[in-house]
Amino acid sequence: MNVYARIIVPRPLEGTFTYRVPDELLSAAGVGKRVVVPFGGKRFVTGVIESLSPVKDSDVINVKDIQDVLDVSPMVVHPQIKLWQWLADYYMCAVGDVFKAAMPQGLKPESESVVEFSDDAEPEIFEGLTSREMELVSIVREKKKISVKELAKSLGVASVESRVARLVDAGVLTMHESMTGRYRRLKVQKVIPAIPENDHISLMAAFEAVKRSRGQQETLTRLIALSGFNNPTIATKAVSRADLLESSPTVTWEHVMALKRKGLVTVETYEVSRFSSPEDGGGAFTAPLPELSEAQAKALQEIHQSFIDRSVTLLRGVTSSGKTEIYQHLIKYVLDQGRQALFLVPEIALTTQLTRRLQRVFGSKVIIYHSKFSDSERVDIWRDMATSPKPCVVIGARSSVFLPFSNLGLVIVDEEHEPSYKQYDPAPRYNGRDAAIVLASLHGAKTLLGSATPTVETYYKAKETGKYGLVELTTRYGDVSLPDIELVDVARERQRKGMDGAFANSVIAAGRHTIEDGRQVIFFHNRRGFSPRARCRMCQFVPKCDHCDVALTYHKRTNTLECHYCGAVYPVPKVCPNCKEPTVEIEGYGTERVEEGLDILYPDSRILRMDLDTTRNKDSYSEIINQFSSHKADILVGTQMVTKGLDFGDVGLVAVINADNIINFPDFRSCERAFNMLEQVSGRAGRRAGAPGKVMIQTYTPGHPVLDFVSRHDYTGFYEHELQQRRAFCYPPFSRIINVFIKHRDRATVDRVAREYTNRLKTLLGNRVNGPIEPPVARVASLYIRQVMLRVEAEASVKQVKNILREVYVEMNAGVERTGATIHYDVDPA
DNA sequence: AGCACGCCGACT
DNA sequence: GTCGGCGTGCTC
Repeated sequence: MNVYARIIVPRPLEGTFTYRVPDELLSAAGVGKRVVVPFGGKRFVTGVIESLSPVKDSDVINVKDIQDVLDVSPMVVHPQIKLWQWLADYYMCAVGDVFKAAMPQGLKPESESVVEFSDDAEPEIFEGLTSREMELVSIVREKKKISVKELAKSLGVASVESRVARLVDAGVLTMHESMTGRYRRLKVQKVIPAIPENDHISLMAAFEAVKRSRGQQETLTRLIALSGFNNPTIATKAVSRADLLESSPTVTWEHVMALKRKGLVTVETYEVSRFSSPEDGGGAFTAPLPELSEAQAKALQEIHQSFIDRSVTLLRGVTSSGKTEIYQHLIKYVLDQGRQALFLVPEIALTTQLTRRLQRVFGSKVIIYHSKFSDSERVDIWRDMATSPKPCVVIGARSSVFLPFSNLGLVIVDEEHEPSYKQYDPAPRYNGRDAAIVLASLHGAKTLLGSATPTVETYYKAKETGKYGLVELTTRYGDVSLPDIELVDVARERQRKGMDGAFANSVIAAGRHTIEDGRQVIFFHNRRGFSPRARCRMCQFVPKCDHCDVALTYHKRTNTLECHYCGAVYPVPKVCPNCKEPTVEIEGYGTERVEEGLDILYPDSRILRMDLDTTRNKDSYSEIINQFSSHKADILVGTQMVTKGLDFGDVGLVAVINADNIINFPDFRSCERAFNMLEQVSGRAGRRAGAPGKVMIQTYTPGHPVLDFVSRHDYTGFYEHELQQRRAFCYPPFSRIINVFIKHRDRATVDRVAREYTNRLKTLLGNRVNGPIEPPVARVASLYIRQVMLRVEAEASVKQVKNILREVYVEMNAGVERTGATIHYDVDPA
């Protein structure tokens, strides 16, 4: 009797694919295990068994066999597949898209075609080859073995398949499929003395054996000291290669190998997981939990209370109210029950301060996971969690919702309002916060959303509908008072000559006073979407990508212009392509220019800059923060990054250089984002108890309601106001938004298709449909894009709307007139 | 998304 | 006349 398996494959295709489980793999197969299956043509891919069944669907005819089962125990554990399916359905993409995003590449090997030089090629064959064929053959000969993809790349052509096929036919080359296994497990070499312990004579003999080499002597001495060999009270332990080599410049690996040859030491190789070294005590708590203030303890109590009948609770805690301590108590509570916790943070905030605070308390139970980690590191973490489940707390960016949690008890989503929780470009276009809530509910776990400025949607659910519990923490820790906020009318200042470049004289003076007082200043400059670019000084021409409708971004490191949408790389043109003048210049970052201005205004002050350019390295971000918080600089100039919840030194003044480019953004969330950003950046000021800080906001529109609420630190006032707006224009939470993007390589076609598609939708969905419009970036990777926006009122069935969308899509692509246009959806755009 | 199959322009 | 461009359709 045959057994069939439904397999999720890493491709953006609807549904699963059915394969037969061959008899010899019957005992190995199981739901959640990875398999290698042949897929399309000659390729092999890694899939995951979704289900097993003795019968196959009748509509599947050409069933292939599973090639291999890769896991002894499942790598995808319940309820992960359920989460994938939920995400695929809700965000309108394929499960394969979710699978691709969820699992690190190293766990999803695929085959690639590899060509080799054939040893038994007859010499006379070469005479018949063209020069282009000879070129190809010589590359293969030189490399011995090369993938077809690589080959095409090194020849600089689009495809080599047919040429390779001819050469294989001629017997010059051979070709086969080879699995890519790029994942390498981290190996650590350790050295231990191989001398009998407590045996003086043997020890003397050992040193006698190395007396002619000072290096070997030194190496042996260091090893004995580091391993505790000469300490009778502790067991001798192996010393890692790194530690030994670091102990003295005289110690080299050659000396160690010489000692090994003499039989004085043994060298062992260990495979280690990258996230917990064996020495860190196996998860012993290293510090007690922080004591809670009265207000914090009360909030914690209320959260526990709220969790009794609500699975999601919002903790609105004003800046500096001490949310982290509460989080720590909740995590401890869950770990003590032997369950796991997930601590979700926005990508940008994944930094030292928070991580260190958790590590101090939870030691090696803390696991860090985000996209800046190498794939091998992610593979290690995944493997470990899937194969040896244990209580732990994962701190991670949105993709950590995909980790194989076995027994999740709590999810914390910090800074719940952050737009970076939403993934925009490759599918799945999911919101990490909402995925986390679903993940928690699949585990029967609780979710705590934390923010000083919750999104209108979240606060509405907590306050109005009672769907979420609500706990508010309004006392600032240690009674730090809120900063005073002053709006500076830039238009008026300009009129009466009160501006010096980008800065108002009053701001400059306030900065000077603050520094003279021995306190620090932050200049916040939002440069929303503006990257450094090239521009012609003569004709103002800005180089654009050949394939996308965007200006190219300048990269200092490589001195190239790159397209952030398709990845194309161009040299910086010597002469302007438009006017042929040699006057192409690089326009710096906004913050760079601001910094230059500040250099002149504050010549005696130490200035630090924090933006994308200065935080490119892994550690530079925390370095800048450390320098600033230890008062090694007086002024910090930065973008959004400076707004994140970090405790910066002693900031007496925060100056917002231009609030208008935050507020004036053509999108229904712009006011909310502006309020959140300004409120957060204000929170950086006045951290010293008893010395209130000051915030100065430069703006052309001082009468704007958002600024009024910001200056009064009035979140609830802002919320009420914004809710009215949302209600009036039927925006979330009174509706849900689905953006539809239509792409085609031909401009006229995309316009036609988008119009027809929109008309069709309008007959079915009426005035819920808006568009089509040209999105801000109207062409990417040689594809023209049009956008249709849907607003589905809260009472209507989103499910039904999605079904209609899918049907219209099928209609559109199945009709006599195949358009060839592709469509993707963005559900709940950020 | 890949990738293989199949029909049209430019070099021999 | 072939080589190699890329448009089109399929993947259990």
